Amino acid sequence: MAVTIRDVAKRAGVSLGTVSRYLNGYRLREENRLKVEKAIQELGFKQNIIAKGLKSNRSMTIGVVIDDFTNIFCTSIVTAIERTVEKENYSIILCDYEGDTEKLEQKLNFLRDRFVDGLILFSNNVRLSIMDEYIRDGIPIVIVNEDIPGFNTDKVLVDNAGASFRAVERFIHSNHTKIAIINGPPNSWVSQQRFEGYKQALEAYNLPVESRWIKYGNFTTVGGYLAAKEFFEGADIPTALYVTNYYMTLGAVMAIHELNIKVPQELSIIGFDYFELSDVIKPSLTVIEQPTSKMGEIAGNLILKRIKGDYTGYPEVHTLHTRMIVRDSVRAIS
Amino acid sequence: MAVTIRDVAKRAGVSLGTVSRYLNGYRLREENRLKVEKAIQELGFKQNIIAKGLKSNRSMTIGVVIDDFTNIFCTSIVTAIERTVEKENYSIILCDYEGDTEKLEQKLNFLRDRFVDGLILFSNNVRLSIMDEYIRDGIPIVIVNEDIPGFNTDKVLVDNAGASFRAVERFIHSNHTKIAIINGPPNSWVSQQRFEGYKQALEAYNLPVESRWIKYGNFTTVGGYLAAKEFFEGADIPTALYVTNYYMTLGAVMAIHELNIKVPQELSIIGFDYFELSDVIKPSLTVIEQPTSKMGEIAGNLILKRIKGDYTGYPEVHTLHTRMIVRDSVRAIS
DNA sequence: TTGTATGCGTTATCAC
DNA sequence: GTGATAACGCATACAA
Repeated sequence: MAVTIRDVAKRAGVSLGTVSRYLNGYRLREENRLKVEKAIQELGFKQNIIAKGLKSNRSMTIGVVIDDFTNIFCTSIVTAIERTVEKENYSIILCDYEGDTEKLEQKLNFLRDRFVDGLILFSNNVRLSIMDEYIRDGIPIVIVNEDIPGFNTDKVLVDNAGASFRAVERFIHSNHTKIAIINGPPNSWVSQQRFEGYKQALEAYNLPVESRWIKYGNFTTVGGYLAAKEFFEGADIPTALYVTNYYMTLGAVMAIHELNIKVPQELSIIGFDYFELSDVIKPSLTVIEQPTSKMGEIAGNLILKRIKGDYTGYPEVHTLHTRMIVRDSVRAIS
Repeated sequence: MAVTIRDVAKRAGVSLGTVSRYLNGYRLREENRLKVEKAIQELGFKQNIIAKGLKSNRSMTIGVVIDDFTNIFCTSIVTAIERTVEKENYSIILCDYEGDTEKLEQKLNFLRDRFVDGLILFSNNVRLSIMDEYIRDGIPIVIVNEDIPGFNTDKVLVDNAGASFRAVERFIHSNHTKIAIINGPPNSWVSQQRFEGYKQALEAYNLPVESRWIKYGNFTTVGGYLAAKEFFEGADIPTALYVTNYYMTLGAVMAIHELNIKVPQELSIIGFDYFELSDVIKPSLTVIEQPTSKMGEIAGNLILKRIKGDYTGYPEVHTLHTRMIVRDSVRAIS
């Protein structure tokens, strides 16, 4: 039914092997090259990537596992990964595990059954034994965003602690002392690092780290909303608020609007990754921007490099820097 | 390297064919079945899905093309699709085309080169000639959400006009006459249908359809924000606002909060798909909820059915109903 | 029921 | 350089 390399050979009057060699970039006698090209044109031949995979043990697919399809931070990176790997004709099989460790491991097995040539993993919440099976089969792994500290492989991370430090420092330079943080879940490496930066900044300026200024929003919009509400319901109110991811920032802003708190007059705020509304809402928020495109590009190129068998510099750990986009939500107090 | 069916056969002391048949659910003599199962266990054998695909002409993958990885409405459906098809051991290759028709067609070709067994398409913006190639190759197509009216295939749609009608009717029953709509791009079938319902409702109650109450937000948060701003900047202000998707609703709410407009005292509002904040923001919004899980499930089962060669009822067009979740954002005026 | 042999579309290893 | 041929891992028609 589909036209094969054999059909092309017949049409071109050469052998099957010659066509195969042509397709794989070997040199042919000029005359044959033209005949083969002509035949391919006329027959509309396309290589069968599956058959190719059978021989070469390559599926030309890369498994990408993220927490949740609906997480815009992850999917932004995935967009860049896809753009990068498709250039070399790889496609990605994207899976989410909805925060369920059980499901995550099931997906990792699933991907292995499909002979993915590489794995890009957004998670720190996985048993190393499964990863070892990948290693054993020689399938390269790149970890993105969330680190698994004990696990030795290529990683594309963000300088979370540094980002937090600079955010909090900015508040301190503006004379704030009641600096609250809405952080992600404590078992997340990212959360831990972001908290670490918060703590280090306070300590660097001899300010106390007080539990009343620390709340957890589970990296969700609802969580951020509720945490912000709690902060402003009591008598003891922070003057500065640092929110450590996009969804919680969204939720916190909703809460603040609803409570009719003036930003930055009554509250200074620094958020994270304010994708869609960046330049639109008033007052425009000062946010920490993560280089999602770059992360995806690096992760994509890294996995391609390893798939090709190039293990120079292994393990590469890229720690990318964030950028603070200064807008109008931070005010100096007296 | 990997353990093959041949290894299993040798270990079990049966022929390769016997093992193959076992794997494909044929009956074996009890004694042989046990031997084969034992061998599979001991060797940790796993079928090579790629080799299998070469024979059966099945890739066990389904191509899913959405507009944008970061669109939560689409990804919610995709989550359900994936959950459905993975039960039958299919995986999905998810592509986005970022609103670029050129890129969309490129992706469709890409997926065809990978021998996807089926295609699930979220778009109305594609040349039929490409689809015809799928048809010709016998690859089933299911269209989700956006309809391509001239194109005859299985579809999973939403009763957009009906949803709009009931939303606007609700406003009318509450004595509103200045009913504004923030709609998506006019070239989208979904937009057209949602506008149609808006129009029909007004006409049904002998109210005029006025262009001053119609704005376009391009289905984006920023678009919704800007459109809402425009509505409330002039002297001529609507008393009711209907926003036709999630992102625009988010943006509109931001604008409304920022302008300090009281809901529902000064403005009644009905939005769409208020995923994350549904029960959280105050006043809680009355929204139209689309059955994303169900859409994904139906689309997944439909494509599986067609892949199996079951073309009963073709073409099936499922038009699902939305649900209005009534909360506190609509108020009757005198 | 089972074993044998052939083929799926491609790559790779031979001689030539 | 090129052509013939044997794999890759599996499914299946056929004979037994």
